[in-house]
Amino acid sequence: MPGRGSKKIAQQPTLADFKVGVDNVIFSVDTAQNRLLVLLVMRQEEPFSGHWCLPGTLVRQGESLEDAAYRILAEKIRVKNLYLEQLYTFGGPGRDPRECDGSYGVRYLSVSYFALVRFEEAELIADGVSGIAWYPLEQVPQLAFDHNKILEYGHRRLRNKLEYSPVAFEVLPEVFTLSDLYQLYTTVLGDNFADYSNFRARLLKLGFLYDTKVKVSRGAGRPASLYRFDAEAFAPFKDKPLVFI
Amino acid sequence: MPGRGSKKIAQQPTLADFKVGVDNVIFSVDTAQNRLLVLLVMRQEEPFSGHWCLPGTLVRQGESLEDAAYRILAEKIRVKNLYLEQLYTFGGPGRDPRECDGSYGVRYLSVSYFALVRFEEAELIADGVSGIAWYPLEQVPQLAFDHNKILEYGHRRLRNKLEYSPVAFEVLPEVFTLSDLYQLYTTVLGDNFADYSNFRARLLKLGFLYDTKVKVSRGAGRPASLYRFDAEAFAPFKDKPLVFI
DNA sequence: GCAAAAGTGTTCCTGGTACACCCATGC
DNA sequence: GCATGGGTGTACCAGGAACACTTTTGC
Repeated sequence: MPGRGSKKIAQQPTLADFKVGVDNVIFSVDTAQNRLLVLLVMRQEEPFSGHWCLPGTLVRQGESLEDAAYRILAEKIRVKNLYLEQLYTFGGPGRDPRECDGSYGVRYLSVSYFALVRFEEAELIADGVSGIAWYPLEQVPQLAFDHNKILEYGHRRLRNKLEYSPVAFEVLPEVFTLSDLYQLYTTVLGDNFADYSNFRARLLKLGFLYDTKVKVSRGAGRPASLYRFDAEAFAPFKDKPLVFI
Repeated sequence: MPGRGSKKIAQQPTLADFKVGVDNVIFSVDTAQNRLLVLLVMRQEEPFSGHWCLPGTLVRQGESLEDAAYRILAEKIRVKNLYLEQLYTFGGPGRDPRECDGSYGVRYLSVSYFALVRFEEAELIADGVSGIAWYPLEQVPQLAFDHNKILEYGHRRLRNKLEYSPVAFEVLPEVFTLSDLYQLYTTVLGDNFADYSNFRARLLKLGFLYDTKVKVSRGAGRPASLYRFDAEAFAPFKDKPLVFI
């Protein structure tokens, strides 16, 4: 950080001034239909007015990045449970058209966050004006800014996290069948992994899935047991390499 | 981004103005002494003048984040080979003392990058004024700003990456013995994993380590073969789950 | 010769894979 | 009854863990 407040003003390269935005990639899963969903909102202002985009906001004075991420989330949906982590920071010049017009030289930088919510518990807040909707991942349209890129990055993160951490239980309902769990993995990762019975056996042996003994019947077939993720029983596995495949 | 350029000026929350810094966590390994090293520089300006810190810079107009990361790196060391990836963005208010004094309301945000270089090939650029040095990780002092936190984050990333990706070959010399490789893993991860002979057998079976047949003798004991990482032979494993433990 | 470090091989056993098969429901 | 989906068990095999052993150097 050369020469801030110093006297040699000769050929100082000019620093860029930034506005910092936070954009959230919010995933959920519709267990009933086995669809991976992402939350999109319709932009009301220029640029890209009328285009869908990831829910985002600019960071306010005194607000931390994470606070900003929680704020947009709270503005858009009401949730009981929430998983949130920082994703990536996109900041090349020219990623936002506002950089050219109006305020000279201001750069727009986006710190993206990755969130998982439970579909059943997430209640979308429609303010009457702005559109907001869950989009199945394969049906996501062209988004504003570089949001398709951000979304893709988030999707990759989700796939990676599924394999080695218990994020699945953040998107599944409180109680779920082992089929639900297996379906979730196949819808997100494809079905190039262990078959259902092996998947089942492995997960149960680990011992952090609690069988509530409650049965649910969905159409034909034998009723399935509802299971609950037992965070306490999982604790020993925390930070240890663990493969869910 | 509510009401930019609109007419209702009433109670708009004020957006924060940011300067964006890039800080690099640059790791290397001294194979001879089996030490994990991190590059530190001595700050010459306030705040924290006279303190060690991670090499960093503020982003200039027209410069991408990654460009800035490469720029500081190039200012500090000359390298032939380089691995670089974004680490994390630290941006809470109050992380930089400059936020209070002088320019009102400006926030300082740090996008950190993670870099690996080869110790033998890395030539430190001493400009006569500023201190610059490789620090063994256990001897790192109190750093300026929140750089200890950033460093710790980078260290965690390094440990994770070692387990499932071939980053080891970015810090090892072009040719290395299998002991060197094993030592690297133990110095970074501890020795809670497979013993040398199993490690060795597993790695060799994968087939992307090319035996140059050249032998080196280091003191007593049988001379070791020098191996070379064969990126082509590794390609099929790219993006596949692969454990190096 | 002996110690030290590199390199090879062997045995044991866990844990993944691929199935076959039984169970409980709707119709 | 039969189709459907849930749940259990078994037989096989790859690959990891532990460890003994051989080879080649320095001294």
